[in-house]
Amino acid sequence: MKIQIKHIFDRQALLTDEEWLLFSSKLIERQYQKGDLILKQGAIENYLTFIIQGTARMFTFDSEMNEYSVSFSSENSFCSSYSSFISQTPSLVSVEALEPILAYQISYAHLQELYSISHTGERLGRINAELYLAFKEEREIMLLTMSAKEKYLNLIEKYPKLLNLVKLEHIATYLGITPQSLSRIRNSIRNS
Amino acid sequence: MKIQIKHIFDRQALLTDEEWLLFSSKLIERQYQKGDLILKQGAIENYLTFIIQGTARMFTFDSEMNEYSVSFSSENSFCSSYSSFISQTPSLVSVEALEPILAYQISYAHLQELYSISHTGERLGRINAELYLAFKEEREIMLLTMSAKEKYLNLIEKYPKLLNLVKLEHIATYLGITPQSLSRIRNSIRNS
DNA sequence: CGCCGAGTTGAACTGAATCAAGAAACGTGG
DNA sequence: CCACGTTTCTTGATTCAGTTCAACTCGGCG
Repeated sequence: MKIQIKHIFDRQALLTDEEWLLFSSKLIERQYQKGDLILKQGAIENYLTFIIQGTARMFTFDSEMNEYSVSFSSENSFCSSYSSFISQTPSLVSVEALEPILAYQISYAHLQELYSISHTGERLGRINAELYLAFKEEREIMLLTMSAKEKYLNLIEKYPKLLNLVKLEHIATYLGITPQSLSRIRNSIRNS
Repeated sequence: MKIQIKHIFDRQALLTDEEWLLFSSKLIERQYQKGDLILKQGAIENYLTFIIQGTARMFTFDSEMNEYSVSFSSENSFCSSYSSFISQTPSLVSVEALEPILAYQISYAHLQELYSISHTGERLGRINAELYLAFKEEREIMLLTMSAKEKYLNLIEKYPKLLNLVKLEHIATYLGITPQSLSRIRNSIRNS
């Protein structure tokens, strides 16, 4: 199963066999059940978690304890609180399993070790941070400039599969609106 | 002046003299006047720009051509469209000089060269991408979960100096609200 | 069947936008 | 150093997108 991770990396930068063995020897297999809390807001993220199968959701709360979805992860992507992990400070988000999850994790210390030893490992770290950053920048502009309807249309255009993965309630709070508003928006799209 | 950049890097990872010379030999000095457009939305960002002195603003537009501020940069920070630079795709934002700017730039090709040659260079790239990412993640949560007033209070608490650097109009659109709303919010804070 | 969670719909409310007009602050030239 | 125009900020009245609260529908499942 670890080979799945190697396939992803191979497209970004080629680790030597030695480097890969070092890295993969540090990977810990982990399973989560639906509803499991993978990381609790306020805790420090000690693992980078790569999902082989299943779906996870990151979420947080506003000052009145309303819940907001921050991001979703499924097969072949990471589901850690990246900013907590890299800065080793308390996480702003919680992470939960929406379905049973099979994943591999590497600890902060082990990853730093890889970064120190391997130029290519460092490069993979850089590339993945950059990719995630570009994604966040796009989301920032969406949140900043779009109306509720525009945000929804933009989302289903870019990530049509998301609708099958998560509840509408989660889609709504991911867009920063209430489930009721999303329902009305979907209704208005049907009648047009 | 380039030494200012070295001081920043030195806190993150130590380049050898050789590596630093290679890097610094690629730096181009640039000056901009107040109002200059440093990068136009839709263009591909070919330079990573480090500001020695002055202030820049990134901005974009919604579907009705209302302008929104995306970020601000001043001394000792970067003012490029990072996501356009790293992916070499059209920028979602424009960048303008709010004051006269003195800066150093390195081109995409030269930076990739440094990344290839130098493990430490690669590390600096990773660390800076990570720092920027953590910043964007915080902003994402602010935009997602806070009311106009909360966003403003949060901003002036975290970046009190920003009020002296940029116009209130820019603060407002950075928070995703109108200048009129910001004015009312500031008024309501005064009377409380 | 009957319950339960997810989604929808309705009516009233509200935070922020819009449109429009003033007041301050700012800079430039006489 | 003041007068004038321009830009920035504020204030008021109105409108509107999206929230809130509450009730209802639908589909799955014990």
